[in-house]
Amino acid sequence: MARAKTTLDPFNAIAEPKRRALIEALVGKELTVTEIVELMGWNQPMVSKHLSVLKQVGLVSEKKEGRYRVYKVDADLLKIIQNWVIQFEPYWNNKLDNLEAYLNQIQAKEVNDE
Amino acid sequence: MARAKTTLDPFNAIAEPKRRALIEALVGKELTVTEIVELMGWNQPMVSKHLSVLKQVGLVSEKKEGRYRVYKVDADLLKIIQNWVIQFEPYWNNKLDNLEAYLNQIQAKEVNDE
DNA sequence: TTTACATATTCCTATATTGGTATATATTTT
DNA sequence: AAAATATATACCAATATAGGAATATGTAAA
Repeated sequence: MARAKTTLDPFNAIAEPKRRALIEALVGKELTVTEIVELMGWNQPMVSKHLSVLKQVGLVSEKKEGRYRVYKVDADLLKIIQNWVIQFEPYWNNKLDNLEAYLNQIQAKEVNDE
Repeated sequence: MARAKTTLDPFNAIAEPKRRALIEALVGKELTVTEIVELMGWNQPMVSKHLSVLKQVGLVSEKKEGRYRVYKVDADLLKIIQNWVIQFEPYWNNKLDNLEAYLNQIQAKEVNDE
């Protein structure tokens, strides 16, 4: 046997950097696909496909408006992630208090990669 | 171009259900590979390989002890996930307060899948 | 110094996944 | 009705997986 299908749960949905970027860009707003295309600088099918994954998972929802589709983030599902991660809080050492530096590093790398 | 390498960041490391299970099983403990094999009921290379990914990411560390390798969880990196997710907390609606039910469902499904 | 044990690694296969291009499907405007 | 616009989908290529089996490597015990 081989890999199992993955993307259709919240953990995998946010594992993709572009999908995280989409969520960041879209949260608290309502944007059409074209607006997202312009904002992100990605091609249209790429945007539609990632949105489709996010929609299937439930992290995003869509509203038809004429020939437009207006997308928005449904952030609630992120509670599932939060819920999983937070159970390990008792085990966090404060050793990694250069976390700030680490995070910046990560972010810099992600920006370069795309 | 095609896919980019994924597993080597915390988001992708925990996207794999087996790796989440490993972290859950191993947190706050120190276990050898064989103990993990018995505990999880997976074959030994599978355990070693998933541990290897977690180790490369930094979510797990290992200590040689004779012919054994003792593994433990380094939970700090999970702060990165927490840090990302928590920025969306202001957007959580309490609409999804059947989250408990949802979570149980997810968990039941995961157990079945493996 | 063999033999047994613990673990990692290599090799292979099947499949999922991202990305790109071209095309189909609405819907609106002219 | 035709053209234009907005979006989704189908198709294709490249590659990264996860999983399994066999093997290599390292260490201890006999």
